[in-house]
Amino acid sequence: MKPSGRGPRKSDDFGKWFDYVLSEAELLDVRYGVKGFVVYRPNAMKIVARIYRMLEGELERAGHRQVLFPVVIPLSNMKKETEHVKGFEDQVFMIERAGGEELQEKLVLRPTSETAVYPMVALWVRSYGHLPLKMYQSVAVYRHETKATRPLLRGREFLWIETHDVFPTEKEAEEQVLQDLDVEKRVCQELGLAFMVADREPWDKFPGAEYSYAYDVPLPDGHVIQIGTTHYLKDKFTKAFDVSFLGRDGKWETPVSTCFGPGVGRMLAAVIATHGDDGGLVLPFGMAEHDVVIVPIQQKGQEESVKSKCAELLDKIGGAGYDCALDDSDRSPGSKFFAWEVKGVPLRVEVGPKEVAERKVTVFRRDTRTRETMGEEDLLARMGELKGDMLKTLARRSQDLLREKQKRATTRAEVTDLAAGRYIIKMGFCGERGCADEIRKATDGYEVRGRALDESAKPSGNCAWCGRPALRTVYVADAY
RNA sequence: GGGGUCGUCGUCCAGUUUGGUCUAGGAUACCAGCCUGGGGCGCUGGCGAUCGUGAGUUCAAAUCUCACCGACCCCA
Repeated sequence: MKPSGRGPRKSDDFGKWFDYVLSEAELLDVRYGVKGFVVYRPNAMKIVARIYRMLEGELERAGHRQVLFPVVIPLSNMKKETEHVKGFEDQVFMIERAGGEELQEKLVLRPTSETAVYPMVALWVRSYGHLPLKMYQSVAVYRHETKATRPLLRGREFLWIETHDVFPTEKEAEEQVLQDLDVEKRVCQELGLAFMVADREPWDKFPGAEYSYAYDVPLPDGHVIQIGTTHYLKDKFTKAFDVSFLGRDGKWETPVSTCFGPGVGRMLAAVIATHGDDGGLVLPFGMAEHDVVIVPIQQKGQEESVKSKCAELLDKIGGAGYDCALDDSDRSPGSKFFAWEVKGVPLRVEVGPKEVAERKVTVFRRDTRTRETMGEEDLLARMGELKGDMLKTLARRSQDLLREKQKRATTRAEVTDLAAGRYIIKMGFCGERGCADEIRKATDGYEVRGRALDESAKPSGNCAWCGRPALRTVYVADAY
């Protein structure tokens, strides 16, 4: 086996590698011509649809129901929650004209849907019997990003799910926040992705939120990518939009709410970036263009026997429930190997005269790029094992990456050293925004991502940067 | 918001400085045929660009001027 790929190497230039994979695996086309907007091709949509199904399934099981709100929000709605509108006012797309005339009521393309949802919630919720109200929608949202846009990582249109949950009590709402985290965890497990959870710093919260949890996946180049957030909104939005309900005791109360926004495009990016290698995409079963591709190795005079063996295997593997394809195009076997590998197809079955003669098959697995030969009768059983094995391998690698990338710092010098080495830093933090700003300037963009949820709430030491007593242990990383 | 760079076949790039050789060249991709076939093989032929858009200067514009559009980079 030759190590391969003639594109950029993942370890040398991650950015180039990422763009190369997006185009070579036919995931995205970036030539649409509008900054921040891309075309998702079938190979990307297969993964996107899968991620959507997994998330939707988990949310349904957790008691959510699907809704669809309009993409336009009246500007006056937006303005009802002032903190919120301030957070988004510079980055909304606005429709000011329609039908050849200036609109009386300007319409905003949703940057997120709280201000679309809550006016309706106010109509729907009248009594405690209407609560909890748990909804989600699977949609695209629009934000006019001013920072450099990158395909999948930062776009002006991006795909996500947003939940909007309303509860009678704070306790239930805060439990929901943890349940959301659980949903993200389970889906990421299926995707083989490890992530860390940060309780965002006060100045970094979702506009209007009481507190926000962010889920960050580490990438091989040392950056982190935020794949989702959950926000405890307390009564900010329910109050602003006059939502109230009659309690059992006959008194009007204001409910509290949460929202959860797993970023589907970002999760796709994380899958690509985490699992991929120099040969392109590496995907678990169920996400690539096919699960298995059969590649015939022809030799003069033996075409027929190889051909019929391939057809037989196609039937057998397809019949066992795998998405199996036979690549009988007349390209050379080598070029087929590369083409299917770059697309991340988990298994390849190679069938040549040798296999036919010995009644064996050669199976190549994408995650380790190794081959094994087995008797035909063992094929299906072995494939079943490989399916689980390969996901485990990917998950372990992601887990290892998360561990390797995290280092602890206790002094200013350690912080700058670790940042220079592209590590994710864990450190005691004083909680001052000015301190975080200094760190960003001194480290070329490292951000305090928030309190590390896997650490005890009260650290004993001092802020690694300024030496004042630390209020919490935080993650510091460079985020896409 | 401020500064800069750049727009040429699907993609990447040459040509622009010094206008005429450009009927715009190459590589790659794509299509057809042959050959091959256990890791992107080879050969032959083919398709493919109103040179971002518009206006101007000129006998003559990919090349010079202006405006616009778009993309990219840096700084706040």
